[in-house]
Amino acid sequence: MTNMNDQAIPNFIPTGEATAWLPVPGGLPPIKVIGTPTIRGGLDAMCIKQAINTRLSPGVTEVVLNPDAHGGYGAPIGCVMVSPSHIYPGPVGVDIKCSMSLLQLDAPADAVIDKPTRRALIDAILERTPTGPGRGQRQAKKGRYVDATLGRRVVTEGASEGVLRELGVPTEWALRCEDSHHVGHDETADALHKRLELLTREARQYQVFADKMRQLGSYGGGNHFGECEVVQVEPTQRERAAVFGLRDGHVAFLSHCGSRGWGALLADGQFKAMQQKFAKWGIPLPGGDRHMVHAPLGTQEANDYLDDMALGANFATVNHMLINALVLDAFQEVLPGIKGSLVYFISHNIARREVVNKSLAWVHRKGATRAFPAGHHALAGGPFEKAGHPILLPGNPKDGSSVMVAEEGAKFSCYSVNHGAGRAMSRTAASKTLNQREVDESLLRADIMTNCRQYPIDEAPKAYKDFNEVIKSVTQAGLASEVARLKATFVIKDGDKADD
DNA sequence: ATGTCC
Repeated sequence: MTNMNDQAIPNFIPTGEATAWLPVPGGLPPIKVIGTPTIRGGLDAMCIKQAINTRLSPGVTEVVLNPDAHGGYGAPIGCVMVSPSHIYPGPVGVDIKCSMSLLQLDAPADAVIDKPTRRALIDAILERTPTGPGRGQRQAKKGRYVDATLGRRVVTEGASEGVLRELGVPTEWALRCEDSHHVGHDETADALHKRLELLTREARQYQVFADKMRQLGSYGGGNHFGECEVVQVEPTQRERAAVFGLRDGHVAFLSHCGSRGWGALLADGQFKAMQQKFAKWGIPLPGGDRHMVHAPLGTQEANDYLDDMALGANFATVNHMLINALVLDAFQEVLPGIKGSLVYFISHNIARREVVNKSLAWVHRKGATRAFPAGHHALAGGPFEKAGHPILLPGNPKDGSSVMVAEEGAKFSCYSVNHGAGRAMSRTAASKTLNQREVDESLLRADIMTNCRQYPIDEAPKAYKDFNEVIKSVTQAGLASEVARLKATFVIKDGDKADD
């Protein structure tokens, strides 16, 4: 941890109610900061230091710091980094294509209000979707088996019609994905087949791959979760809510998960490979930070990273699609006849090639969400062309989570918003400061049930920033508007397993 | 984030 006292207070230059510049040395354009004065004042020293280092790194043309930003590895979590010439693994994040999904169910809130029903749903979901590091189909009594043969298709095709059919996932859900599939560096799936072939050439490596594939349809640990919600549509946003398929006063299910062990393996492999090259060639690391390795586009190193990122992203996409199918299956077991439809699936840890200031660049979003408003060229021909696409932001079980939609002002932040509340305390600080009983009792008082006998203390609502202040920042900055608030009725988290 | 360090 960086000592707060040895850092200069950052000299933000306010440009609006919730926007500011953060100047950087060397005459480069400043970092764009989204956040009310309260949010800006709460940004930790490591976050500021990493944001400046990111801005000063080779080939970087823009950095946006979102209100949920905090220190991470290399680049802050909660930042956007744009480069037309380079690709950076650090500013994508370790959990490649960590994402949010929202499943709308056609039952009114009353259907899941009584405790026995909620408990039955928690059990039914856990029988199908295990949680935690290393967990996968071996722990699922009613999961779906994914072998290495299907796994190959999952990571090279993503949520293709064939893969979704094979897994029993409604094929129309692919239209509700930010990117239903990812291709390799040369825009083909063939590049991914070749890369996977190389990565799994040895028997031992192939076994590791097969093992990771068995995690498909499972939640991770840490901040990953599944949460049953009641939808509260903003009265002024009924039209957009209808386009999204949101139903006021009805039950929905919000999920946060990523590419699991497979994505971590790929990201880790890329860090190591690039770090070795930097050492071998004596290239200086930006700010001496080994998580800020990078490669110029067109090089073998950049191509390999882009292929690995796509292989990880495809797993993450199908993982979420399968989780939603399994969750729907669980709901149907407990509440026969209930129907569900995917509202949206959107990532907050990925690099995408997008038009920024009229030219193509790689937009790295690390704990940041794409935010294309109505009429954005990339939405043409899709279901969200005229409304803008849904933005899914997890807050906390007590204050709720949010469905937002981008406004024209999002151009300022390279068409991006935050990815949630953002941590206010480190995990260790949370464990030291917060009281376990208080955390559990506050959830109980709010009538929020969980699968954990003890809620993971480092995931307590108080370990996160004030979600309402974060949403206020986004709204006041003119980036997006809230369409609906989601209020938790039960939460599934990794921790304190009764079956261990 | 990750069976959590080479």
